[in-house]
Amino acid sequence: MGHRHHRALTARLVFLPQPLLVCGRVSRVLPRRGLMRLSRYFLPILRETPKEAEIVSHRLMLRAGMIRQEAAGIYAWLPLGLKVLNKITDIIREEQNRAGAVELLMPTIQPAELWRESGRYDAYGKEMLRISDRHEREMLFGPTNEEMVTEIFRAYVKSYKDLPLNLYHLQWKFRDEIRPRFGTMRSREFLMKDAYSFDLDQAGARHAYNRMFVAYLRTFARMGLKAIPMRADTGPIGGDLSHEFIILADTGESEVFCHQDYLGFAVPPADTDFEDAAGLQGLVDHWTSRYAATSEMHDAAAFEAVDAASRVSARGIEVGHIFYFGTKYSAPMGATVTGPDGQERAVHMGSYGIGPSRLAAALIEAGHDDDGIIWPDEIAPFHVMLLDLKTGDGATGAACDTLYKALTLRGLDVLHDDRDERAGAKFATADLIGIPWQVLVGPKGLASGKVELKRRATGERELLSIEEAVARIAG
RNA sequence: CGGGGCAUAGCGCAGCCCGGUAGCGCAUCUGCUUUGGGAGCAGAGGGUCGCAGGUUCGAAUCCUGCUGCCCCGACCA
Repeated sequence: MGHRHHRALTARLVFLPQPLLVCGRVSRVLPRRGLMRLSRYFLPILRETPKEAEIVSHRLMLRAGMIRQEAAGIYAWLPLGLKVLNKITDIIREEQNRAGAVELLMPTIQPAELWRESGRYDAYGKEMLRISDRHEREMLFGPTNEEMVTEIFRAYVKSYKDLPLNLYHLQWKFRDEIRPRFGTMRSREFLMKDAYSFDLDQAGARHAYNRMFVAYLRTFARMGLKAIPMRADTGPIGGDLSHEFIILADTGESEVFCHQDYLGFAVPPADTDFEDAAGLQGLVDHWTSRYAATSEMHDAAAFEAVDAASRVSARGIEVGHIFYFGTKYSAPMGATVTGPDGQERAVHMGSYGIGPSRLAAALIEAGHDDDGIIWPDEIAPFHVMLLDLKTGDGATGAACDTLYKALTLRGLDVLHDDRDERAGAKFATADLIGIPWQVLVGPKGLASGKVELKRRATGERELLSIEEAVARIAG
């Protein structure tokens, strides 16, 4: 291992950006951005809808140049789509970290051996993509990571003093669905945040479960979504520790029933104490106090007991799923710790999933109109789009440059449409890709020193000076 | 995996029934005119008609097989 390698590595490190701070808008945005001129960007928008796309999110993701299908249920994420995916994972990471989970990264390819230990290698069926390497060793493309994370845990953790522990990662998974559909909503390859908790006993596991429960409430709320926890089937383990987080969307895949009150429940604040077991339990109790069920778990009689005015029956999309499964993997795989009493025992585990690639589609299902996508501010690939309505005019270009500098200095992500296109085409593009703020810079307005600020979600427009527009957007 | 459908230019489609050497709109390129809600005119480029066989003087078109993709259902984050 040479000297040479070492030196090359050092030289390269010099050019790496400073480590990003975890919090704050500016630190997240600044190091990544170059000058975003649409004429130099890669945004292959489609004017017509490809015929294979059935649901609105799939149509819009293709039209907005976010994704490209490479095979059934397998997609390339183009620049705009990737920016959205990254915004989603940024929020997920912040909330996982806040709740005390620790990030690592496990591989996509796993040895079959691990899955034989848990007994799932044969049980999983054809959904698992099985492959073999050049030595004919049986491998698989991971559909989930319980086995592997349990293997990692058992290799190092031996004492109850190291608990509780929650390890998570964001990694691509593959499930060879019989029938992938709905674009990235139900793809074969998909990104998943999966967290795994390890505790000494069931009480500890419940606290771990509650931490994730509250983290999920915050995560989805930050994305502008109303996610409602609904009791899910716990399978052979039983108990009440499994919830699906469902967002309501008219075009949702499944029918859901819940109490109106959920739509108004307060989301736990950022300074929630995740170590306070009793406090968390109170929050979870509150958020499970009303009726809420997917069609599989629906109890018509119980729903009828809710007063008629408060009954909400709607369509929903599952965006997260958490569950406790006890010693299902730790016992067969020998993931044990020694307790305070000197006894060795299998740890109690839970797992907690969110699908960011599915969320990207779900967010569009929940936010769009006839003209295109309507991104929530926290998720939008760019915060602001500058529309130079007369490129080559000089004055409009100069005004756009001024706006660009002022907005980026305030930590905002700006896309400048400097293409040599007519105004109408720029309006259509901006509406299609759903940037929350549009600044229309045209000769008419500039004549009186004004630009027009348009809010994508509401269509509201205001004539403002450049300074006023910047102030309004930066809020 | 069962049932149905599609495959012709980057995208959307026509042509196929009735075989004769490929067309329309949008997009792309050039020029001129236009310029606040996907502009107009003129011109240009771009296709092994999914793949492989077969029938025929001749196949996008008829026949056989294969592959890919989509939709409905069962399954799933």
